[in-house]
Amino acid sequence: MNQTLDILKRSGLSVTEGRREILNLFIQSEGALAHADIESNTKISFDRVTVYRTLQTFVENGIIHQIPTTDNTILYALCKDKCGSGHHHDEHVHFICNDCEKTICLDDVIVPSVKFPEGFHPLQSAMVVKGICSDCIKN
Amino acid sequence: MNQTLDILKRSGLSVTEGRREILNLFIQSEGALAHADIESNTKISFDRVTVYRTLQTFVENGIIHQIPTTDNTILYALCKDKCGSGHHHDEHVHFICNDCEKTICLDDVIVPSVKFPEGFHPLQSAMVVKGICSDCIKN
DNA sequence: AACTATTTGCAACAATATTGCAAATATACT
DNA sequence: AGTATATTTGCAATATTGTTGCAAATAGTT
Repeated sequence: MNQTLDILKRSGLSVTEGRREILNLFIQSEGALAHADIESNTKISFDRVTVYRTLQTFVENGIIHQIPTTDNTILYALCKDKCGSGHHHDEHVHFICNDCEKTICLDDVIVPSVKFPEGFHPLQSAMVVKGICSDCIKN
Repeated sequence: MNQTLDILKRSGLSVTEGRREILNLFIQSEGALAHADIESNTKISFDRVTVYRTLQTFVENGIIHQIPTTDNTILYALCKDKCGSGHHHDEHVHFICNDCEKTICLDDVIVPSVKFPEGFHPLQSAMVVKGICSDCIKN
């Protein structure tokens, strides 16, 4: 069984063409994707609304996760197998390359824990780092 | 001389009513503010465009800094004195309370450095943590 | 007080996001 | 396989958010 189908079935989602194609896009893509990236992808020509709803469904089912940005977009990236419905475990560092502008999940770089002031109880952490990625540093 | 005026003058900005009021709002506010927070503030009734431009000017002059979010908004918070024009030094952790929904700059909690894979050259880091803040934990 | 540079507000526009509802499609069942 | 049921999709309308040009208003300067 192919990976896309597998992921959808495991989440108990009905398998539709839109979900298959959008999920495929994530699997094939190296970096994170914004809503606009998906919409402008020529292979896919679904309604904007469908894309919004599909992304939302995927987030809710732990298939993709959101990456915070400061430019009024949300980036989405595939979760690794540990994420389940409603329980994200994306405590890895996200790297945004200033050069190629890709956003890469550094799955092996775990967000370090920090010491908080008295009374603060952390639940989830996100870390986003800007810089030059390993591909662009070569040029 | 009052603090608001002082900050504006030090940045070489002309002192207008809009800038004074918006800057005041940041000084008086505990947490970070979104554009919508400022616009919906009853005391302030400037044009949307003015608010956008004022925020942009403040960011460019190191008066406020942006905080990344995953909900299609940008949050803004006052910079501490170390920030200068074009040179932000906001490597502190931002805390978003799930309860009161305030975003708080933990100025004393510095974003820890992490070890990156070969070839990745980090330049700026941001860390956003969700949880329960010290005010809400009491209730 | 008058001049100059900057800032503001308006208007128009562009891009992004959300909702209700009918038609289309997927899954479950026989 | 064919049918019933539940889910998903696309369309239309609408709301929200962000941008640009330009004339009027305002701040800083002499």
